[in-house]
Amino acid sequence: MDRYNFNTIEKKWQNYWEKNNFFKTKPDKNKKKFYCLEMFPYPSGKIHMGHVRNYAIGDVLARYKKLQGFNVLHPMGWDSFGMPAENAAKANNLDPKKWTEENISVMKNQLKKLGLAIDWGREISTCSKNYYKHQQKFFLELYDKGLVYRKENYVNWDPIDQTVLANEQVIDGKGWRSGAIVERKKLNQWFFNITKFSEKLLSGLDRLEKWPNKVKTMQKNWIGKSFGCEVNFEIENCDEFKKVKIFTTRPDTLFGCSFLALSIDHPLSKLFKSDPKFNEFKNDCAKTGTTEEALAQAEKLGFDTKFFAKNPFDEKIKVPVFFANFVLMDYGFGAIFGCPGHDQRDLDFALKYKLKIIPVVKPLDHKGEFTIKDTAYTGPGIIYNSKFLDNLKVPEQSINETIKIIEEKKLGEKKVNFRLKDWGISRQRYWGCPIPIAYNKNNEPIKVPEKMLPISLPEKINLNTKGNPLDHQKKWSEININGELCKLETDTLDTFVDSSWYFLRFCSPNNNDYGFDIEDISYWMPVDQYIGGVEHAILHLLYSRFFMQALSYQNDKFNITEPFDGLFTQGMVCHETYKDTNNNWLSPDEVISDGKNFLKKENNEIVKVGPSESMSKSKKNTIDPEKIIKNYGADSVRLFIMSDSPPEKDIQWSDTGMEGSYKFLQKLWTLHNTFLKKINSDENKNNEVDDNISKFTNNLINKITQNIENFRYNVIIANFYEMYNYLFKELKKPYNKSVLIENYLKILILLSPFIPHFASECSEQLRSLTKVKNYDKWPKINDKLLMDENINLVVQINGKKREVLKIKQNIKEEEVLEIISGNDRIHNFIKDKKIIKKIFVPNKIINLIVK
RNA sequence: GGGCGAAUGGCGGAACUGGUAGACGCGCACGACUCAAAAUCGUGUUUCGCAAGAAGUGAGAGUUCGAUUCUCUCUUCGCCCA
Repeated sequence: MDRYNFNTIEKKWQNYWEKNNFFKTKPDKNKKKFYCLEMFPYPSGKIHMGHVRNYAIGDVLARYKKLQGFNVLHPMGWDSFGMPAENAAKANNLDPKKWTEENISVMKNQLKKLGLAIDWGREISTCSKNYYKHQQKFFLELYDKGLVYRKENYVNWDPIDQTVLANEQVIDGKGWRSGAIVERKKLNQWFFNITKFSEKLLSGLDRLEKWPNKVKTMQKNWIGKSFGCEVNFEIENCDEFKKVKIFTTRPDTLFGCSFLALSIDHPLSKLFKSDPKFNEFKNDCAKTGTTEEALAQAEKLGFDTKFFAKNPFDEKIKVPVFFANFVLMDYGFGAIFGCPGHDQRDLDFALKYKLKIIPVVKPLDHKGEFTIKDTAYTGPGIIYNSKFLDNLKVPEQSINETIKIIEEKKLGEKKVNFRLKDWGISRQRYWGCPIPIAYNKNNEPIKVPEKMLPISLPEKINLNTKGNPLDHQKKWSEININGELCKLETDTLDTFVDSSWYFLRFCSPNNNDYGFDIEDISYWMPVDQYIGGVEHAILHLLYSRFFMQALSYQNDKFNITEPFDGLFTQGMVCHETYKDTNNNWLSPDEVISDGKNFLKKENNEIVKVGPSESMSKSKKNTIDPEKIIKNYGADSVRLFIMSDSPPEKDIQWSDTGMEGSYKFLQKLWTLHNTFLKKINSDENKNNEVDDNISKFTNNLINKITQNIENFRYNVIIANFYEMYNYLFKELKKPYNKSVLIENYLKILILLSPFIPHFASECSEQLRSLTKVKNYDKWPKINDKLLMDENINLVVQINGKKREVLKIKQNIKEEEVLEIISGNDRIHNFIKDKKIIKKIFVPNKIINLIVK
């Protein structure tokens, strides 16, 4: 008996699927559709284990749904714009397009070796004109709807590289490449008006029943709806600005107010335009980053305006007005009131500028005087020191009651505020989708007419420029619109825009006129199951939801508001980290174990073993999928990556585990050959044991169906091991031939979503031997066979298990008691004792309480 | 600091709505085959105990005939936000 040769068999089936267009899909109104989508990869060079896990999980589902008779759409494409290409091209003097296309071809080959059930006919790439020309149309469509605008906003500016940095590229306040201290700089940027849909994006989450709660909470927090109110403060000694409007979520602490803090961009700042000290202060503020975290950690800085504001509740109380670095124009009205007693940030500020600290909330059980020293009190309690607000309970009464009073006195009104900010989509980068906007002589933005689209990226240009390479493409940027010479926008679109609608494009990849065909998407959309890493929980998944809102806005024909009906977030693939004595990272290939320690292969030096972390190139703790596929085959990798951990949790890469999966496949092969032999030799008589295997198979179908539906793939692999253990023994008994064949075919179908090449091969061999017709339906469960006549009934004495009775189903309590009375073991526990109580759960348990 | 989640043998992990804790795998031990090793196969493997039995799902309480599962408090870890 030969060993299972994965090399030839996997190649054979991959060719077969490709030649027969096995996974090609068309809309078919007579069939129920299932749209299965995994996040498309960035073509960085080679696939990594994270991809293997992601696509293996999706592939199981796609194949399973296909077997269940669904019309399955399972496409693949490339998120191919983005900085890595530009950086790699810069470093090695290459063309980003060529670099990207080569990577795509390598990775496509690698993905094909995994044997994924993908309709490659729908392949898309976001950096191709074919894709981004539609994106430019969408941009203009959104522009016409008033959902795109341009404004000055703060960015992280790297003064050496002359470029904008994303928040993630700012490490400890410095640029990740240049090491320069990052500045806060105002730049004209394009924005999508995502905040227009804040409420809809928030309430829509409630209807996403097949999304993990974790992701929904994260989005909820990100959108950050807060109830509060706006309050008007009168300024005493300022003629130009008599009133300042502030937003607060804690109006109940208004009597604790000891200052107002304004953003440096507040309209009032105009009064200080030519004040050198104010401009100096502004420069200091620019050194703080733009993230909320950076602002929270930065030292609190203030600039005294010498103005005084009157407390709206009591005009006799006057507080100083400051500009402060921790107030942003984006939040509320760019102005807040400071209550040092009950907000740590305000307290830090007050201590620095020696402002009053007036506590107005004290804990309920607090007796005597309540003082605040260096920690603000933010807990529940009761209002005091606050005249007519005194004795209100914090927070359940105080906030709402105070808002009522404020509204009655016409000092302000209740207001809902969102934390979500508009989406800045401008990137000062070459390798992205050009924005279809040009500027005329007066520097006014003008839409590029649709018939002039696409605005193509210039190719083979010099990338080693300061700032955005497109700024240096004079010829390219000149465009004649309606007889007027204009200059193209040189910023490109954030790559998150590319991935916000790609799932629509998969439905109509070849439509030349528009990004999608409304008939196609009304059949295929929404995506029934989306699978990806949890790291996109907010950005990508929120932006995609926004895009659907934006497209359906003012458009009755487009009525998809949620792109992803079901969402599954898979865990990461982890591996131990290794360092040599000089603290250099070592890859697993450079390290060998002697059983106790890990040694460097080169020189047998002892290696420091670090914790297991998500695989990353920088820590060198990666395993190359290509090598693994070469050594063990695709089915084995798929098996392993699904066996060791639940898909939503992180998985530890383990060489022994990988080997184990490979060995299991070999065992299954042996079992397969035993089957064939048995089918050749056994008689066709009916046997008493025939029912055994049918019951077993039926039970297995039941378990695996339920486990697939719930993504418990690791348990399914365990079910397969159990199946092996059972069949290995069972096959030693005589069986009716046709019963064996019938059951084995079903089992092979169960295996096929997980190890498709292996199962297809076995199935083909079995069919050619038995002349059974093609069998490609997910097997149905026979309820009659599901229940066993005999069940285990647990006997407990005082809640402790004492005996397990193997008895017939549905036996009544009296009969069970009779059986028990004859059981010596149980008798030992109840003799000399009285039975006080009996709990009987049919077919499960009987519990006797004795004294 | 806030939110969410997790904690089960040497390890990864099972246990449907409260009803046999430790499925399945890895590792380990012993045995078979072998001159030997690898591979393969068999047996065992929560802890204590010769056994009967007892204890046991991060710690402590509670509800219950019965809790890995429900409630409260705490500890540790992870993720997200600050």
